[in-house]
Amino acid sequence: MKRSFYARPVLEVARDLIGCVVSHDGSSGVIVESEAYHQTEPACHAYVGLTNRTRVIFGPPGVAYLYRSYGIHACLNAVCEPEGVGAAVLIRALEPVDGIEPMRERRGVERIESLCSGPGKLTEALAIGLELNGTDLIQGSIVIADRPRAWRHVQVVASRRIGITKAAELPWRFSAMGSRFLSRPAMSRAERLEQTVSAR
DNA sequence: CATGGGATTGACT
DNA sequence: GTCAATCCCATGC
Repeated sequence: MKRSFYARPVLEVARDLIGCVVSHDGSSGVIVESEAYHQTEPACHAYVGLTNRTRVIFGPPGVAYLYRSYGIHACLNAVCEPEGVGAAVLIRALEPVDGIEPMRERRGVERIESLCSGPGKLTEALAIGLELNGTDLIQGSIVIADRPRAWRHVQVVASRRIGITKAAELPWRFSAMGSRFLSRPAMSRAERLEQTVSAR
């Protein structure tokens, strides 16, 4: 992926990353779920402005932003938009492709649908740790490659972001339609029912 | 320097 | 469905 890919509006990048391939340490997977975050909305870490923690998010695009979640998990983001703008895409789920046995060993689970179906799970499966915060996605150890042929025309669904309390209404989560490898379905049963009702 | 709150997960009822 | 684990960081005194 070229750096110009990440220098665009974060919503476009989040959508376009669906179907792309993340690789690290001999394992790889197709991105099936992502979320956009932008300094102008309070769910984004960069909302508080430039601090030691958010320095990377305001930096050049195409760099990894990794943070520790709930004291336990590392979460992987791709920094987007021009330098000086705080925006990033959280990678939330992968469909495992290569190096699946090492993923099973690192995760301690067998079921392939459970290896990378969440932001904390996929970093564990790919051995991506906080020490990679600030490293380059263009020429660093984490690589994100363009969509393989089979994923060229993937259908992408937009829905609400998960696990946040602020700006929760924004439809800034993107998922590959029909994927079995999501952290959660694009629409809950209740939301589907509600949509059916309101469509009448 | 003390405090409070998570962009989560897995175990348990 | 509930809940604890666990630590980093921003904020406020």
